[in-house]
Amino acid sequence: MDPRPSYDEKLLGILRASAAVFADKGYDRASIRDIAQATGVSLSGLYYYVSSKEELLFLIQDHCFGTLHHRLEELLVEVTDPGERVRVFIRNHLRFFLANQAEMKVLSHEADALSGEFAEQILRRKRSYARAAQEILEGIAPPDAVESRTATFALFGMMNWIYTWHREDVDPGADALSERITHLFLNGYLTPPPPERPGVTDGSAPSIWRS
Amino acid sequence: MDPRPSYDEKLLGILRASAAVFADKGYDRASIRDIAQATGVSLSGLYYYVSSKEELLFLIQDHCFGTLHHRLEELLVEVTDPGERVRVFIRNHLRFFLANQAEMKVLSHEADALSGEFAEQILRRKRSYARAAQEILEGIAPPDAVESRTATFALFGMMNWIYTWHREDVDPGADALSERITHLFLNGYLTPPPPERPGVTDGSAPSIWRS
DNA sequence: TTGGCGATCGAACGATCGTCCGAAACGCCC
DNA sequence: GGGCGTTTCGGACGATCGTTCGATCGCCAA
Repeated sequence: MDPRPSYDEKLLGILRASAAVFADKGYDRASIRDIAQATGVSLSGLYYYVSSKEELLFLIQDHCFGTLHHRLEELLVEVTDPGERVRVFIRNHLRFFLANQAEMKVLSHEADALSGEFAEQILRRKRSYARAAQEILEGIAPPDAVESRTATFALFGMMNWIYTWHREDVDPGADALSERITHLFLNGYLTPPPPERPGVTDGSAPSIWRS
Repeated sequence: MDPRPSYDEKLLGILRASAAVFADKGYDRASIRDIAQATGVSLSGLYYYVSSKEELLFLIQDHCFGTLHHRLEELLVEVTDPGERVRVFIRNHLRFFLANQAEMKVLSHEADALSGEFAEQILRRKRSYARAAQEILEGIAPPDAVESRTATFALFGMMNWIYTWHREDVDPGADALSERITHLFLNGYLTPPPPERPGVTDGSAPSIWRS
């Protein structure tokens, strides 16, 4: 391919290959030696590009999250209709999610693996993105709607859970999936609650474990 | 408390304490030494109750999943109305989830950590539970509804994602949360699609990373 | 040709991990 | 009180981990 890849291109290649390994084996079970083999670089050669395994995970998550949020803001600039903004948000998230499954799985699944300043930066990114999502949803919130925080994370759950079950050969692709999830969420969120929220019909106290 | 705990009671205590440690630090980052300390048993003393760390994880997942599914079937025996069966399913799942957060986080988050026969047994349990859920949803599926497989996992996503964001002091409790999620999902799933599914308004091909 | 610098590598180190072994302590029945 | 099965423990072993160090390679400028 590229006969003379630059330093940055090589780093991006390492990030991509590492994300695939992390997604496949999990961050902790994947050894630096696994990653070296997947990238075609020697074990110690990796440390020329990255100063630690944790920084490697951070770079994957930071780069992935930055791109996801950046693309969303680019798209939203020219969309003012509140309902359409929700649709654009869901479609952007799912398209990116399915086109970068390895990175997004690592981002969703290995959130607790970082510590210190690494963890804080990713946490800031996450909060910023979640706040943007919540504000988008509040743009269409009817009176008496479900709490916007609950609704936001319910929507994130629908979308971020996908990596655990989606199979390319039997399940809808990104755009069809966006339609389905937009349909499910939007009609649920926009439908007003019944006149009085019904109490729990089964009043038994929740005893927990099987006796 | 119990002055003379039996073997089984001690094992359950070990499972409970281990689940808390696994949920907090993650399966791989939690060492057997951490678990020994949390259980109050010595390092080698653990191996009198459990033959390996992997079996410990398996016992937690198997016991938790078995109880969850067992309780669901008990409740469903006396419920025939299709809509009410969906409500009972969601309420049972969420009540159990929030009452056993540590175990359910381990079950949701450490699915790939098992191997061999351990992994296969948990996979069978998971498939069985998911099939039950899908059949419950198919009981209320209107014509032209979202594919039941997609709807099932979207619902699971809403529910199983909770451990990543739910905070007891600001978010609704189990029963209120069940109401919200039942409302969101049911109205989404039961609402018929518009006469023709609208095409994607933004026809741009999804280029992936920031240039 | 040579000097120098970016890039790469093999080999090793210390730490931590899961697991195992032999002995000691405990509780119960004859 | 003596003997025996159950339960518990300290200490160690081998494997694997992330990381480091010093040497070497390749390429361009002088």
